[in-house]
Amino acid sequence: MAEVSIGVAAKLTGIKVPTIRYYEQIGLLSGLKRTDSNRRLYGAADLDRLRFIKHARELGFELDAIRTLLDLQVDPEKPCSAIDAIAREHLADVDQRIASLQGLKRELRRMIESCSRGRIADCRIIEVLQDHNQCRDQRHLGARKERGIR
Amino acid sequence: MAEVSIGVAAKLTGIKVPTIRYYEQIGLLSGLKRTDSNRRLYGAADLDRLRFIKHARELGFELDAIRTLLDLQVDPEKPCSAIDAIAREHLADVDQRIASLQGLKRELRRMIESCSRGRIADCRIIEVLQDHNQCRDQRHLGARKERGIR
DNA sequence: GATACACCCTCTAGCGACTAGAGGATCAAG
DNA sequence: CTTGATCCTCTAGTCGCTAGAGGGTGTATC
Repeated sequence: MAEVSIGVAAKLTGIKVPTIRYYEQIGLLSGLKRTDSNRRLYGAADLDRLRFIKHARELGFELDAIRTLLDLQVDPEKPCSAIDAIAREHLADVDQRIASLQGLKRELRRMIESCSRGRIADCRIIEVLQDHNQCRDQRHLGARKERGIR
Repeated sequence: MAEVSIGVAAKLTGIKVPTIRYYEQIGLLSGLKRTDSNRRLYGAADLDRLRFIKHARELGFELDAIRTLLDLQVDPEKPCSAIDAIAREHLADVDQRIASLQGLKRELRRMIESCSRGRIADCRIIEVLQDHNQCRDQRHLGARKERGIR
């Protein structure tokens, strides 16, 4: 049996059924077969593609980058510099995010540690949140958007 | 002049005009005055509230948590343990995210470093993405959702 | 008084990467 | 022949905004 249903594909790849359908909808999968009763069929190549997507998502690549990575693979004779560039860019992004989260963490810890657990009126956490000037490390302004990593 | 327009409020707080309107829409601001011609007016207390929201967002608190923090402040005589708990929970969350991003970073670096920059057919980056078993650190499976931090 | 232009209003839709649910068809087992 | 699992499509919701349409208002200048 070369081809499997979407439910089996989900079990084999670890991607949820609706997510697989979503990937198809946005064009990450194409040319899928269907049964006579219109059910999707996944062959070995489709499963490989799904596993590739899943692993890249786990490593934090955005679907758009993954789409590019998949497209680049159609011609294996070309140099892989474009792939390298995407990965490096992503690494730089991850680095940035770690740095800004660490800034945040320092500030949060300082804030929590200075709280004497009394009345809200005296709460240092509220005070700090009210007044940015109480932050020793003003850099947390530079915190950046994070998303898409499960 | 005790009250200012939304544009001035935006300049004073550093929050964009549509974002301020959005905060009002989701109920973070209430009881705002309006001019005869229906324009919003922001008093000192409103500006303070906006600054509180902004700073909490910069520190990565979600709007829902901020709503709770704002609600808790209406009774300053109560103990601040609930506030403390929200902050600690958030800190734990930030910690988790840092850890999983660091796992990702290790894996990405290893992947990039092993690429010999030849043909796509030989690209180690693609290979690693195709096969999770090539990851030394299997923990990147535990990567978690990140979002909402500018 | 007309005009220009900045600012304001409401309402709707879009982003990314899914997730949830309605309402219905089909399949395999008992 | 019925039950229950699985499948289909379609729509809408999540979060925290952002962008745009289409219009009203406020102020300064001519």
